[in-house]
Amino acid sequence: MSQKASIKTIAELSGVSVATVSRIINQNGRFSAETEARVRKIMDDLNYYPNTVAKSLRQKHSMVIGIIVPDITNTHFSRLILEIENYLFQYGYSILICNTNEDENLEQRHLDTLISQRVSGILCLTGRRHIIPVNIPVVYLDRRPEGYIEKEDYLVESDNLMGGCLAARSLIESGCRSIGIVYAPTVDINHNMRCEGAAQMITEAGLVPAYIKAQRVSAPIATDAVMDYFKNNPSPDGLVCTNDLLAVGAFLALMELGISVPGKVKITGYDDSPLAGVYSPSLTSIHQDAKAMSKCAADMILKMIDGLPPAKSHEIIPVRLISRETTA
Amino acid sequence: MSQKASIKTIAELSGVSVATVSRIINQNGRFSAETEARVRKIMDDLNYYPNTVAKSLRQKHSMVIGIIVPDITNTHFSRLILEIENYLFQYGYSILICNTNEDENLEQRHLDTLISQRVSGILCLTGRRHIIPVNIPVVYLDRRPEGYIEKEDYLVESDNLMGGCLAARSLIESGCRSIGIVYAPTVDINHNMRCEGAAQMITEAGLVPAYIKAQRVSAPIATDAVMDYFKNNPSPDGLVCTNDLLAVGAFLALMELGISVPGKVKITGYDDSPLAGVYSPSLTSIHQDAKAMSKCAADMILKMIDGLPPAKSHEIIPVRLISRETTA
DNA sequence: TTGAAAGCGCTAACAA
DNA sequence: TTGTTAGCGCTTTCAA
Repeated sequence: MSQKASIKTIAELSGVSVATVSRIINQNGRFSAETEARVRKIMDDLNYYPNTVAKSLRQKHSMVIGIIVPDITNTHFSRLILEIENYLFQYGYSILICNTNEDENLEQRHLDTLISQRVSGILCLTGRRHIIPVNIPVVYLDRRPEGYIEKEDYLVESDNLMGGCLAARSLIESGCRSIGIVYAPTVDINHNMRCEGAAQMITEAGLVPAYIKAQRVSAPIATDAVMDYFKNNPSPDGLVCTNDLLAVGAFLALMELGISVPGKVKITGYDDSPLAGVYSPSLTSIHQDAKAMSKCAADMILKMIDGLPPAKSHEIIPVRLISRETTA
Repeated sequence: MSQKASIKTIAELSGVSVATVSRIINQNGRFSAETEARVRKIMDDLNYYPNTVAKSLRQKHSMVIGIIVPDITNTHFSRLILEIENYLFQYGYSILICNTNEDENLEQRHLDTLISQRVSGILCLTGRRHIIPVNIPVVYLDRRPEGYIEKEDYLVESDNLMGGCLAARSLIESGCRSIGIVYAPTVDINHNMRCEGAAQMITEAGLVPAYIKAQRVSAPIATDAVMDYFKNNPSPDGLVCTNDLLAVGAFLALMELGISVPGKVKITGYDDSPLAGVYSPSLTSIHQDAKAMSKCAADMILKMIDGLPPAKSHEIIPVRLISRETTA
């Protein structure tokens, strides 16, 4: 570690007390312009960097926010994190990243580390609820945690129900009369909501949804599932898929079967992932407002850190449909 | 903040000195089994979490590694970061993420923050070289920084030259005799290396590379550039693209022009991004070994933190070609 | 095997 | 406007 100069060094060299140097660093007033100039000069000369660790210890909070996330490699999460990081940096906060790989054990160890680090707050995107034995604010983001308690827990989520509705509605409006929902079992409960939203909308239109289940969230596995379904059932003319990967898998199946998209069958995806816009055909998808979600969660935790109650403990951020070729 | 119990509380309640508690926490020996049992019980009862901040202050390093990265949303970077985080967590290190959005100014501010936080080490993936006025180890990863000094700076990079070669060679081997290189100006110097590698290989084969320049790294813009090129020049029969996005853009252009891929023209991308495997046609691409790169960089910085010189100051990680439909 | 005590670099009363 | 000083929670010598 390194960094010879401390506030004491600076104080001695500039002939003032450490208190004065501290006041200057933090712009707390009660020092003269001349003193400031002299002290600043010394700080520059010595390449002085205030020691945040000492400051944190003294002030009892660290200006660090911990983010617990399943997998930063998933663009949905990295988009959220990017926005949070950018936004919180303006307030002087840094971001500690913890990937859990959906592993409960690892998640707990990460959590313990965050507590030991005395982070100012924790943002949890894993869908797991945590009982923190100390007074660190926690905000859940994106995934509503299992065992979530309304009013007591703090949660920002995307309107997955609405997303499912929008997707199904777009199919119905473009004339589909027989709609399948392509989904896969996953710890991500949001997929369920999307299914539910779609099913609601389909039912409201007087139609009956078909369920096409892939064993995992994976394109090739979705391909198999859809292929299988189309071979053994009357063909749907529209498919709502609970994310873009499944949608691509479905498309690949139809291509294999020689069924034209969007001619015979229309498809919607979810997430508006990077591939949606460049796929061929381009993918109609539900776009989640990562920026709004992030800002909302960040503001919430900022409030809580300041000891104030957030305006609302539960926010649901709207989504929108991006129409592209697969539903043209 | 929060956490009532300190080492002192524990000491008092268990009737030993803080020194003993500290020794127990850190398993430094010099305490009896009975004492340990008693102390541990109290720690459990009080939900005691050792304060890492105080420890860092005292020991003068923080068990935190800062990562400076252009944009975590880019899968290439998030893959690296995921691996680094997983790997370093085993050694007790946490990861502080700083996104620069390729903004030099923001990068500098992030750097200052990291220094103030007294991070144990810095991993820099932005391609910018930093003079750190304090003794914090820096390892450059992925992008060789501008002004890089061999032997003096520490660098782990991917073999982009080799990647360019492999891509071009695969085209040549599948019979292409007229190869275009699709590229775009970017701060990412790796793109240049890929071009160079491809050009070398093409030249060695006695052919002459054509250069097709997109104004930015973007699929639609690449589409325009390629469309334009094909309209005004004799058609190449192979395209090496410096990343997958450009490759997809190129493909879209050819489709528009009614030129079959891989029938008339074969295409290679770079990065083996998530879309490569699921695109239709699937994209032949160069796969970078994120895991090896990350491990190598992490080991390097771990060594440096321990005050030891890494085995080598410069590592170049091999890449491999993933053959898919666009070169079938 | 244990304890006393100094000190890491900083902030914030309190006093001047 | 400035200085003195007591800690924040921990590790680590040194002594017992």
